[in-house]
Amino acid sequence: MEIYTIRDIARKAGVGVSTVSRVLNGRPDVSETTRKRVTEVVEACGFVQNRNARNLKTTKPVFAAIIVRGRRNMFLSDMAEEMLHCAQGYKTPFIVKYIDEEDDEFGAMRQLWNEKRAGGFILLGSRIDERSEIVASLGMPCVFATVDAAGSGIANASSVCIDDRAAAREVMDRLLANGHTNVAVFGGNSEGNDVFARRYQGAMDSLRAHGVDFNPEHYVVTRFTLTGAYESARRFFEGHREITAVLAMSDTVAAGVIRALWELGLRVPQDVSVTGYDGTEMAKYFIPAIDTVRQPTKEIARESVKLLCEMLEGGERRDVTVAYEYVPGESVAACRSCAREG
Amino acid sequence: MEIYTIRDIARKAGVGVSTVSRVLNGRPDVSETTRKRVTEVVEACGFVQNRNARNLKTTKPVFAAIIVRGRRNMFLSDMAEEMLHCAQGYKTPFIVKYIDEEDDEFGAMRQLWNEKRAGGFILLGSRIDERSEIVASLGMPCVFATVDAAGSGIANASSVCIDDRAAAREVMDRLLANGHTNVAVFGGNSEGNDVFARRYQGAMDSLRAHGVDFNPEHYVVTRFTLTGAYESARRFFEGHREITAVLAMSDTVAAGVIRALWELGLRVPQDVSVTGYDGTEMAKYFIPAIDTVRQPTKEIARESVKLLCEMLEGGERRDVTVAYEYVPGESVAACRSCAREG
DNA sequence: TCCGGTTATGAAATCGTTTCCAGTCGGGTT
DNA sequence: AACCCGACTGGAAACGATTTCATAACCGGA
Repeated sequence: MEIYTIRDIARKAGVGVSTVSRVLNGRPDVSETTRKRVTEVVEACGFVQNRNARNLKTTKPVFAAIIVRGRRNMFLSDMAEEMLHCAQGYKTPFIVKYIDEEDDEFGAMRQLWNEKRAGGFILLGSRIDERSEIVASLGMPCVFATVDAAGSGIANASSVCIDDRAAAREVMDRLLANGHTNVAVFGGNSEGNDVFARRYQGAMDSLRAHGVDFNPEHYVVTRFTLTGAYESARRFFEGHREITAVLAMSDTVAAGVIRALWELGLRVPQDVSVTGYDGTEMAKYFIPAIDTVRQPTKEIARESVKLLCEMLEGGERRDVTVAYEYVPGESVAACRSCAREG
Repeated sequence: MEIYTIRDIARKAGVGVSTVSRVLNGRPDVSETTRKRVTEVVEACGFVQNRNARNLKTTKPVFAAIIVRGRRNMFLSDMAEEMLHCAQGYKTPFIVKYIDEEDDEFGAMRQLWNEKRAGGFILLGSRIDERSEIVASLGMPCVFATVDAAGSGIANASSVCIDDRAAAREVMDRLLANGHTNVAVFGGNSEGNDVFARRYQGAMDSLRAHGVDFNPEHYVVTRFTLTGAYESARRFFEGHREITAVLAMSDTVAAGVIRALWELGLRVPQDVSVTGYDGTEMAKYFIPAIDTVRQPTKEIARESVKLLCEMLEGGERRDVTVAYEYVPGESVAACRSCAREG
């Protein structure tokens, strides 16, 4: 395949390069005849601009980037999609940047800044830990979505999230109300992950309020994939048949756990109750449908975009809490064995 | 945040720009002391290269791109991951480019070519239709993964896939062997999509061979999401209670269908049998586990990469067929009502 | 006829890198 | 002492676009 530059096009069309550039960018100050001639040549050659050169030269005024950590996470990529949609209502252009789970958002932010002059960021799938001070040092407006930045002390970061602690507490309350006192919690490593930590605390709040003890051994750290959850659950339940309910920190994990229980001959919800988290499609269509906490995607997206645009115009940081919703499914039932006992 | 260029770094370190460049790119011909001094300044400033400028200048020799159409499709993104892994064994560097379902791969290919000199492509989630002649016109080595390019006449395109027609036929054979004669097929729009068309033909082959009629009304076109499949199924089964088995063209679709049936009071597999396609995690962990056709991800990935590298070195186009595998699940059982009849 | 004011156009500078090329500086050979 | 060679280094020319600025052409009005 031939490789054309704007100069080739200019030569073929018998005009100057600047004219071609003007045509390509839809500038008004080109005569109709010239425009047509250039357009024809461009089409004929299948010419496309070299983005590298373009971006190098055009230091765009300011725009915002949504950084999604983990492209396989449906919950996050749906959210990003929604944000893009909301962003249409603002004059600031938004773009989405997917990065891998392993690599860090700060490099990506820096990159986006000096390649394209990104002036603000929405962080999805991020967490707040010691490394977050980098966000502060960058000094650019940021919004943490689904993460609470209220106590972080980062001056340039807003956040929007549900009250994870209260949500987890409500979930546990419901399990307790169903008579479950032997509950296992399946989550991620909560050290250095404020989100998991908050949910854990919520669950503990509930247990404490009801005077129920929690054996730390019943907190299971798992990968957030079906296979990971399944394997963790198989291993865990080998030696923990006393458990009658599982609070999982994502719908995917809940699904994996349910399958594992099923294979062990334990029915959900008859023998064991299981709850999920996030409110994904998966929870709705799994059999049994999974009781879950819906994080209002649309609202979080809308608020995140709004908050970032506010800050870009000089507004102060703010933390917004949106309402979560407990979505009943078919995976929680009264505890039989407990009833017998009691 | 300050914005640094390589020139700033050079000035601060008291060296020339070319030296900084050499350090940044790990060239050997820099004295250790200089290297250290430059590195220090770079770290201190948090300097990152401007990729635009870099790519603009460095016309890399040749490398290959994997174009994935649809970033939400787990099956495809897993495959891409696997390809990247296989590619490490070759000297050609590979990169992955995700594009949206709506937009076309040809623009992306052109873009990648003249921005980065991509010399070859693997197309994932593509299909072969009239627009594919663009692939031919580009004239660069391409590999269609999970799509058969054998009869396409595109001189520069190899392909690797399972025998979709035979696979679909086997699935239908198994359903028939279980006594199901009233089968519905849930798939995508097969006009202009060779993959769906091939699977459809396979299913028809089987029916024909067994002398079973197929009512074209029983081919249901659906979106390939849980919600889409669920809704299609709800709608379809309102008026089609005679159906005792569903052949779905993806695991996701199968899951949505199973849920819909369940809500209509039809048990899988007792009342209706359902089969999926692809062999994803989902199929394995759904309840009931879904009978499916496993497309050997690793092998397809490995062959695709191999084929592309072959072509890059001047080899001829080839079409490779890899073995599929029918993975039994828990979603197919003998047809009760049919048994009663027969 | 001359002039101010559009309108359309091209030449040239610029963006931040890489890389070629030429040059400096020691130190070992003749 | 003259020479060469190797290891380092810096200057400057690209890369392919955009954008500023200057110029040419044209038009209507005085």
